[in-house]
Amino acid sequence: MAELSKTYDPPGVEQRWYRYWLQERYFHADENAPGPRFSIVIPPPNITGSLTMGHVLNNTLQDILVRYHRMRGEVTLWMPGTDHAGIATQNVVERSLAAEGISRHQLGREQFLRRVWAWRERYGRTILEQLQRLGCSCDWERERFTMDDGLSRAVREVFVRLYEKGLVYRGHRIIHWCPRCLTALSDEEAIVTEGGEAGSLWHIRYPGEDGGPGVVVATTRPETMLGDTGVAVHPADDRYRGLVGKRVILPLVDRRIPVVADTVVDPEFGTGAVKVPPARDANDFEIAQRHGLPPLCVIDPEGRINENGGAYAGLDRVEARRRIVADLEQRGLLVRTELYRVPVRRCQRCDTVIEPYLSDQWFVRMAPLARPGIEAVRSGKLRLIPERWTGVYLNWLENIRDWCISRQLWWGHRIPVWYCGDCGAQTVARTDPDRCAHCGSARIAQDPDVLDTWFSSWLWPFSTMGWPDQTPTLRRFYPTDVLITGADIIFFWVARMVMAGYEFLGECPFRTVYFNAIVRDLQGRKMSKSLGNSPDPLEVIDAYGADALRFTVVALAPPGEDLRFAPEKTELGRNFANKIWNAARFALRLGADSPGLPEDSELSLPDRWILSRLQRVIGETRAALENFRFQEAAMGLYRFLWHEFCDWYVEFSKLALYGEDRKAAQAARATLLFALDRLMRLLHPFMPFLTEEIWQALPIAKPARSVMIAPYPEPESEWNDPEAEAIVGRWVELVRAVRNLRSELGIPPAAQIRVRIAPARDAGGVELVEPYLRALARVSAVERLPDGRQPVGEPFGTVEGVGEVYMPLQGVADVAEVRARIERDLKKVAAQLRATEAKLGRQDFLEKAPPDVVEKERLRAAQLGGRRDALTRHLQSLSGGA
RNA sequence: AGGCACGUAGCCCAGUGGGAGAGCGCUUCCUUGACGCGGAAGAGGACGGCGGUUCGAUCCCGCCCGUGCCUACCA
Repeated sequence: MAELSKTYDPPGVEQRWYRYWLQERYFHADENAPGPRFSIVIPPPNITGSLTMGHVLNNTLQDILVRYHRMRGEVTLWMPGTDHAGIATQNVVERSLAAEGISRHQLGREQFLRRVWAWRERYGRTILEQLQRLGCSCDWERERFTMDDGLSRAVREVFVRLYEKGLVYRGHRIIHWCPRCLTALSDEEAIVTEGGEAGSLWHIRYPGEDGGPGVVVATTRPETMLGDTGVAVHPADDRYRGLVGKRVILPLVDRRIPVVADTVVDPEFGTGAVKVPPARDANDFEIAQRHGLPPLCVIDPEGRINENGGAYAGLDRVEARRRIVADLEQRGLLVRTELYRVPVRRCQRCDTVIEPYLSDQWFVRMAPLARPGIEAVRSGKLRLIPERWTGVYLNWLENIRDWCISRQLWWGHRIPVWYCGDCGAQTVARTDPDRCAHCGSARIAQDPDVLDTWFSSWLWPFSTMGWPDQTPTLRRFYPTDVLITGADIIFFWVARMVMAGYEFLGECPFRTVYFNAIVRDLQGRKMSKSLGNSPDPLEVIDAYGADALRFTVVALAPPGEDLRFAPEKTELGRNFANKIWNAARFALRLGADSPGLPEDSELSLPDRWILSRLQRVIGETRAALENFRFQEAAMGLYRFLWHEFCDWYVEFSKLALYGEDRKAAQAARATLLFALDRLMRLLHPFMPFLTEEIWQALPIAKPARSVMIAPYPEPESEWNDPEAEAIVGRWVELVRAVRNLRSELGIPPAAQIRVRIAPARDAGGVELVEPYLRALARVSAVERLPDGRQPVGEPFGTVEGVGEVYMPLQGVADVAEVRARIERDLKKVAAQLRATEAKLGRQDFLEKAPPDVVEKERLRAAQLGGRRDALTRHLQSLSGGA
C-alpha cells in the first residue's frame, strides 16, 4: 500500500496475502497447542466439477466462523476435502467418454477407473484453487478425499462392524432401480416429482374364472399387469365380498390369479380393486408376502419386458404400455381411461423414471441407529438452526427405513464381501481374504458392487481425523463444534453423520448444525452444476474481488431463507470494499508516525462519540456471530463503517485535522487509526484480504504479525460515552435539518447562509455546534435565540431533542414554494397530533398501557402541538409578509 | 393429502406489541483537498385478504388466497 490508488485493486492483494498466510502456516491447527479449540469439517464438495455460488456462500460462512474463532485465540481446525461422489462422478465421466464415442463397458472396469482418477486429479485441483481464491483458511495440510486409503479403511471397518452386529444384511427386496444408470438407489435418491406427472388411470376388467364379470382394477402402469399374481380388495368392501378367495383371469396372458382381501386397499380410490404385481411395486410386494402371492419379474435391468412377458418380451416399458393398452381396448377389456396426475420418481442423477425392481441388495438396518439421533435433538445436545428443521429431521428419523447401500457401479468403495464358489457362504473381512472363512476354499470372488457414496460421507467428521485409530487429532478435535451445510442434504448426510457419530464414537459429531440459504438465480431456480445456471465464482472474483463476493453473499443471505444472486449484485461488496479502502487512504495520508490515543480530556466530542459507538458495534457484531446471524453482523458493520464512520466521523474529524490545534489534530488522527484498527479486525472474517492489506499499513502498535491472528475486538467500557453520543447525535440531526432546509428552499450549494437556533431545554451541547455547521452545511453564522423567542417569517426545521433551526429567506427562495412546504408539513403534523391526542383521550389506554408508554405519548403530543403552532404562525406571517 | 416457510417501497429483502427500514433503481443537485465503485437532499408503502386476542397489531392466534420447499404405500 505504498502508493495509494484511488480504487481498491484486489487481484495482487489477494494473491500476496494468501501466499503469506500459507507460508506462515496460520491455517494449520496444531493438536498439541494448548487452550480452547474450535473445529469444523467442510462439507466435502463433489469432484464432479467446479464449484457453484452455493459453495461460495457455504464456504464463506464457514470461513467467517473459523477466522472469528481463530482470532479469539482458539486452536482452530477447518478440515478440508472432497467427496468421490460415486454415481454422480461416474455419470459425468461416462458423459465425457461418450463425447469421444466410448462407453465404459468398452474400456473395462480397470481402465474406466483410471479415467475417473484422472478426472478427480483435475477437478480436485480446480475445487482447491477456487476455495483458496475465495480466501478459505482451511488446514490444507490435512486435505482429505473420501477414497483415500485411511478413509477407505474406515468405510470397511464400519461395514464389518455393522455386519457383525447384524445391522448390515443382504436382502431380496423391491428397490428403486434406474434403468439408465443400471443401479439400485436409496429412497432419498429417487426424487418424487412435485404434484405428480401427467398420466392416465386405466380401468381394466379382469374377467372371473367362472365366466362372471370378475373385477375392474385401476392402474397407472398397465404394463405391470404382466407381473400380476393377484388382485386385492378391502375386506369390508361389500362390492367384492363374494369375490375374495375366488380367482380372476389376467387378460392378455390368461393367468388365473386369486382375489385377496387386504386392509391397505383404499375402497374410495379408483374401483377399489388393486392389481398386485409383487415384483413391480413395493406395496404390492408386501401385500403379496402377506397372502403368499409369488413374485414374477417381468422387466430386465434396462427397463425392457423380459421373457416372462410372453408376446411383449423385448419391448421397452413405454412401448409395452402402449401396446398393452391397445390390445386391451381391442378386446373390450379397457373399461375407462381418465387423465390423472401420477406420482413418479426420477433418478436424482439422470432424471430417468425409476422402476421399482426386485433384486438382491445390501441394506443397513437403521432403526437402532436412529434412536440416539432422535434423542440428541430432543435433549438439546444437538441444535439445528433454523429451528424449523428439527421437525423435518425428527420426522425422518422416527419413520426411518432401511438404507439400500449397494450400487451396481464401478466408482466407489467395493463391498468387502466375498462369495464362496464352493459352499456359497459369505466372507466379510477387514482385509482382503484369500480363502472362504467357512470352508477354506480359495474359490472366492468379491462382490462386484460398490457402496453408496454417502456410506463414506457419513463417517466424514471422524474418518478425516484418522479413525479407527485413536489419533491425537481425533482426541483433540472430535467432536466438532459446528456443521454448516445446505438443508437439501439433511437426510443424505446430516442425520446419517449423527447416527454414525453415536454408533462408532459414542458422541454426536457436532453440537450445532447451521443450514445456510439456498442460492438461486433471478428466476428462482437453485444454482446447480446440472442446471448450469451458476456463474463461475472465479469469474465473479476476477471481476469484483474475493472480499466483495464474500461480503455480498453474506449480506444478501437472510438466515435460513433463499437468496437470489446475479453477478452484478456483487457491486454491493465491491463498492463497500472501495469505501473502506478510501477511508483508510484518508487516514494513512495524514502521516506515518504512530500516535496513541491521548487522555480523554484531549479528545473532541466527535472523537468520543465514534469511540463510544464503536464499542456498541463491537458488542453487536460479536453477539451476531455467536448466534450465527451472519447477515446481521455484516450489515451492522456496513452501516456503521459507511454511514457513521465515513459519513459523519471522517467529516467531523477534518475540522480538527485541518485546524490550528495540533493536539486536537493528533487526537483525531489517533482516533481514526484506533477505529480503523478495530474495524479491520471486526471485518476480517468477512473480508480477509482487504482488511489484511489495510491493517498491515496502519501506523499503529500491532499485537500480531497478521490481522488474522490479532485478537478479535472486545467492547472496552472505558470508551462508553453516552453524553458524547447524545450531543453528537444532536449535531447530526441539526446538520441534516439545515441541509434539508437549504435543499427545499433552493439555496445554491455554494451559498453561505446564516441560521438561528432556538434550542430545546434539554439540548445540551448545541452551543458547540457552530464550527461543525460551518464545515458541513456551509453556514456562515449561527445565532442562538434567547429562550422563548420565536422569529416570525423565517422558514425553520424542527429537530427532535434539539429545538428549532431558522433560516432567513434572504431573497433567494420562492415564497410560494416555502408556503407549500409548510402547508404539507402542517398537514402531516396535524394528523399525527390528532392520532396521539385521540389515544391520550381514551380511558382504557391511560389505565392499561404501561406508564412509560403513556408518558412517551404525552411528550410526543406536546412536541407535535408546539410544532403545529409554530408552523401555523409561520404560515400566517408569510401570508401577511408576502 | 399432510407439514414447514414466505407474502413489507418499482426490484431484491431486513425488522419490531406502541412514531414503517437498508441496498439497488428513480428524481434534483454537487468535479469542496479519502472515495463519482462518491457526496447531499428527495419521491415512493392500506407491512397479501378476512376475523380474533389486546388499551393498542405490520408484529401474537385462526381461517382464506398466492408462492416456494419438504414429507407420504393411495394403485
